[in-house]
Amino acid sequence: MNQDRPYAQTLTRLREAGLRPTRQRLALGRLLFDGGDRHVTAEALHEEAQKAGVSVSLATVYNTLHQFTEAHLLREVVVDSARTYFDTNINDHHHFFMENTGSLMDIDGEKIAVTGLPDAPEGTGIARVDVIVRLQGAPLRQS
Amino acid sequence: MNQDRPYAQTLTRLREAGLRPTRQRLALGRLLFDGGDRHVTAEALHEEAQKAGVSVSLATVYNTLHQFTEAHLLREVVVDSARTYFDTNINDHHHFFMENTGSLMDIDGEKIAVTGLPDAPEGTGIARVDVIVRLQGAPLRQS
DNA sequence: ATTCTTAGTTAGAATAATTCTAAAGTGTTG
DNA sequence: CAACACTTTAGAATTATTCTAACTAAGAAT
Repeated sequence: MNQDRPYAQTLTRLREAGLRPTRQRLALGRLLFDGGDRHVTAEALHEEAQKAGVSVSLATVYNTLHQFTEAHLLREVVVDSARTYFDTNINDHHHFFMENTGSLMDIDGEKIAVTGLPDAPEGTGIARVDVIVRLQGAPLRQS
Repeated sequence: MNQDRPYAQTLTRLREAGLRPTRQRLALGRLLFDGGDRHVTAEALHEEAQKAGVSVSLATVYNTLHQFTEAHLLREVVVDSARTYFDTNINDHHHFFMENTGSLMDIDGEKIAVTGLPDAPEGTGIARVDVIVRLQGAPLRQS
């Protein structure tokens, strides 16, 4: 879906989001969106950028992740009170969370159904329903 | 279910959990377990204790909340990456989360059904399934 | 009851993730 | 290419939480 045209994809996304395509944003966008779905923390993405030879400050990584989230290019996943994860999969889906390794795996939203939800309290509306399946035990490997 | 015998309830719970019934733990236990189900943060419980004239350090509040959680007298709820909530309701249930006010409301676990969950990855087991319904808009009032 | 032992409490320092600030840099527009 | 608004950045600041090391209190033993 987005393996061809390395930069063009990200560039277009940024334009559409009204974000200037700066060196930093393009590089982070590439790391995030090239290849399959990913779950990253700011710290991890920062390291990854460094290793890829892209010089970006941690503050910029945070800024960018939040801007991308506002622009709906990313989604924030709250599973761990210690760190914040950002997910490149913005489709309807849920998560497995490996409590021991701190890693996430997507669960297709089509597969899961949540039934019996009460109505949202008066004056409020449902913004999103998150299902988190917390796992224990030694897993294999994944993003 | 636990409105009578102010201290006895908590005292018994502590004993069963192998925790010495200290002044601090009794007081916090009373604040937590007398009355209906509650959702508290360490900071909030600390303030509440102060106001109730109980002198407890914030460190002790943290310690106690974690010990109670280990003893299954409380449950930790992860909904917000900024703060950690503890829930006095340890039955099977889920949550509405008011994003604007940061407050939680229980959803009875009997009402909700999550179907279509894939098997847990090899070598792992499901520890828990959390459903969080994120709400937007001005709510009324609740714990 | 008094002493001993061990668990519990505490103030304050330490940590860690994240945000802020103010200054310097860079896209974009005319 | 000049002007300006938007970005980036280093480093300080903030915030929730944990740690440390000394003090205190509970329960057991005497």
